[in-house]
Amino acid sequence: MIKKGIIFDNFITQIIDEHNASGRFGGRVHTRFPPEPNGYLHIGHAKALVADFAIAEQYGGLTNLRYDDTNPVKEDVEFVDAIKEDIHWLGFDWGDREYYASDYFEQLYEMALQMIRQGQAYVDELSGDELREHRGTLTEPGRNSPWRDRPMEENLDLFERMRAGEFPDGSKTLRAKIDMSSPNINMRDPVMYRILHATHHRTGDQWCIYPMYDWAHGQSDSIEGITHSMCSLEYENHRPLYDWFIEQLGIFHPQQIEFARLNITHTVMSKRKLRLIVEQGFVDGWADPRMPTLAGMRRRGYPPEAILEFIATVGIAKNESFVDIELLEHIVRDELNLSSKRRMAVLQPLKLIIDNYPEGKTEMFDVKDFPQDPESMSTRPVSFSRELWIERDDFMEEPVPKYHRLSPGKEVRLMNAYFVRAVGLEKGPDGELLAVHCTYDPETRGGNAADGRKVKGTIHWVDSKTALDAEVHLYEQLFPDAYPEDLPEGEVFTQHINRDSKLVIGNAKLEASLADQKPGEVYQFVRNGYFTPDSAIDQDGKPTWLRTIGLVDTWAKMQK
RNA sequence: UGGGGCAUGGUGCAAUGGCAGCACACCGGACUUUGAAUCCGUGGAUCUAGGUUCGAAUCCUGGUGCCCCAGCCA
Repeated sequence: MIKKGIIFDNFITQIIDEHNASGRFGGRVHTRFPPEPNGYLHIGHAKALVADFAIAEQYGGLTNLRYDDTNPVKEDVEFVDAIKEDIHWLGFDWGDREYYASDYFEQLYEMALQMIRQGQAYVDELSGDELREHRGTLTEPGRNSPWRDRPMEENLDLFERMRAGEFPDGSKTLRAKIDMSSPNINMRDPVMYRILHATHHRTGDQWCIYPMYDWAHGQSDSIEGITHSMCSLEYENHRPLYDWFIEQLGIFHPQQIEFARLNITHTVMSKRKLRLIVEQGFVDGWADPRMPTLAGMRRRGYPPEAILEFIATVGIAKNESFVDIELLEHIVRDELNLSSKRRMAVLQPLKLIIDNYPEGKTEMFDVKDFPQDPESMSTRPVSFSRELWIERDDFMEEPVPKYHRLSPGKEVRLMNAYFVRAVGLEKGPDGELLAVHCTYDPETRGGNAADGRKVKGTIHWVDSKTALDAEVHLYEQLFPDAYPEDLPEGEVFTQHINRDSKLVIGNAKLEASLADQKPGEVYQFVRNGYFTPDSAIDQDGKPTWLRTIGLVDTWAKMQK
């Protein structure tokens, strides 16, 4: 299933190697990928996903899919399904090991009972504000709750009645009895259960108490026999608690390992913010091509191999870093450059009329699909006649220095066809350019001159007789103007959304062979970048295309 | 200012006491039926101050900078 074997050699594999050497887990490697089903997976999740699946695979181990669904008010089945699709798209599979933290609610409840019996958990009646106030600050220790030393029997009774639904939301919590003066705030009697009369997407109304992350995660790992539980750096402070619960319970003890999450320039990695964008209608859902979600990238035609390669290139370490999005785009282009078929497509059409080419004549050229690959024999027929479309910026009436394309009196090659020389212009009443007239040299058929003369420029074209009209969407990823991490949430954040990110080109001309494009396939439009057909059809019945990614434009750079 | 982490070219990642290397970006050149790609090449880094050592990015000590933690979120 996995398309590319990535071999990791990093601090995580070193830890695993040490475990294997010491025999701590009997040579077993079993990881889990634990998303919360409260949104779509984005490129940032791909790092954790690859770390969990690829590293386990590297050791011949297994990876479970486990939904961390302990907060019913934020979660939904829509996301459960979308997450599965994205994992499969990247080429990973969890077999029959699809689990949910909610599967363990009963076991976790029993474990909580055990903690109470061991005198290590108590029912607290402090309000939210009081609890915060008792917790202390970063520099001052907390104070014990007045309910902390309740008798064990009373705790048992109260906790059972919490489950039975006798108390309103927020009125009571179950807390671990650890140390209110710990320098690690997570150890200051953390909440294990809160009362929440909410309908859960899987357990319905069966429960009205829900476990907190810290109480659920480690035990879920333990129940599943997870050996290496990878998570992001912010959980380092939680590891002592993760270990403490498991030690007190006396159950199988997995190893939590933390690494830095992925940051990419010009890319929002906050699920909260992405949700805001979706909910406020700035985009067309989570799979909108402007979104940094895996679904959005898939729709744009990013190959999954490129994402895997990107994660492997970026590496997994504890350094917090900002990766330049140029690297991702480079890898996408690199992958697509080999796999995508070349096509000629004109985005901004300008009529080119060949004065000395017979009216009514059409000839066919067999054009290579992979001109870079000498082995490939794959071709498609392309028609050529007297009137063609060329790119508007492939002609300049008054050329600037070093302009190699068409200009009055100058000869260029029509790609795969003939040399032509511009001989005249057709202009409208306001002086706007309507068409360019040229003459062709019949001795240059196929694009090479019999006399060996060379031309500096080669331009692409589309036969006007057979051209397809298409609508082309040049989506840009959102927020190119700011690092979203710097922007606070809400109003200020949404003001920075790039509203021009959905440029539509309505009258593009495509070569006829693109009529039978395959959905999901990416084509390289000569000099315009990579494009993929979108499933949407516009009102005129014209096919629509999305730009996957642009080409590096050295000409634009020269102009600067 | 309590606790936990992290510091290597512009960016990201290696080097685990022995010549600081790779990729992207940048710059220069060659080639080209995509001004793309490809190929060749240049420049540029160990946060800081001491110490140990024949030898330190690596070990020790002090300092500095950045990130995380005070949800009944995960």
